[in-house]
Amino acid sequence: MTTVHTPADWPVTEEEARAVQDALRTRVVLDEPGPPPGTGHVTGVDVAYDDERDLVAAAAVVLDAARLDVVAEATAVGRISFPYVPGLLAFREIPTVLAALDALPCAPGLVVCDGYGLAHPRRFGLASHLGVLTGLPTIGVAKNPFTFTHDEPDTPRGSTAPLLAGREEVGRALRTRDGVKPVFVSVGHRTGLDNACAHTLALTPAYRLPETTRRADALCRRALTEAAAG
DNA sequence: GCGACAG
DNA sequence: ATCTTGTCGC
Repeated sequence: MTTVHTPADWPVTEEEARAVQDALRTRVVLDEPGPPPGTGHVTGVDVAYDDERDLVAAAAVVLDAARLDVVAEATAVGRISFPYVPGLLAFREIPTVLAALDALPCAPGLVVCDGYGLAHPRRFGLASHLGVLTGLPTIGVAKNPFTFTHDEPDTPRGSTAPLLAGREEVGRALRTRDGVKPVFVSVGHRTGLDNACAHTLALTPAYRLPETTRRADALCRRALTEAAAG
């Protein structure tokens, strides 16, 4: 497990953070299909917080995309770098997530984030931000529709409905289990929406949330508990 | 102006 | 995100 320190030039105010998003958003690549599902590595990242102790723990878990078993994992802990502000989640999560990714012994392949990419007030959510900073293909799989609207997808797993910001499709509501609340998929960086949904389905053979997310969630919670204790 | 709002 | 046990159901 590695320890991180927030960069000296990290934004302090919401205005500064929004300015960073506006500067980096031009670097998002949307015209690549991304890696094909079921091949190579797929990596889940997630973060857990202890606001009382000013602690944050991140985990990165690399899965074999075909077998969905764990190939490698890494964690990082640090101090909280930004408060939670809707639309600015990346500034709270990214320093620690980057450290966890850096600590991996192998290439991550596609990175699956807990949250949004393109589906964002300025079209630059966590997954897009992480993609631009690392150059890696990324997607976002969120548990809630945020500020966006959507029709109910049909009952069977695999059904989708556009996730809309007004009339613009910024992602997709994707049902990963028959009759269960959908997840909300959006493109991060260097990956197409169809492919992002295909990956999400490949990662959900048994549960609503991707195996990547489930593994990373369990690991970062464990890391946070250990950091708070020792 | 007020409320809602990824994690 | 986080506070939190059991419980109903496939």
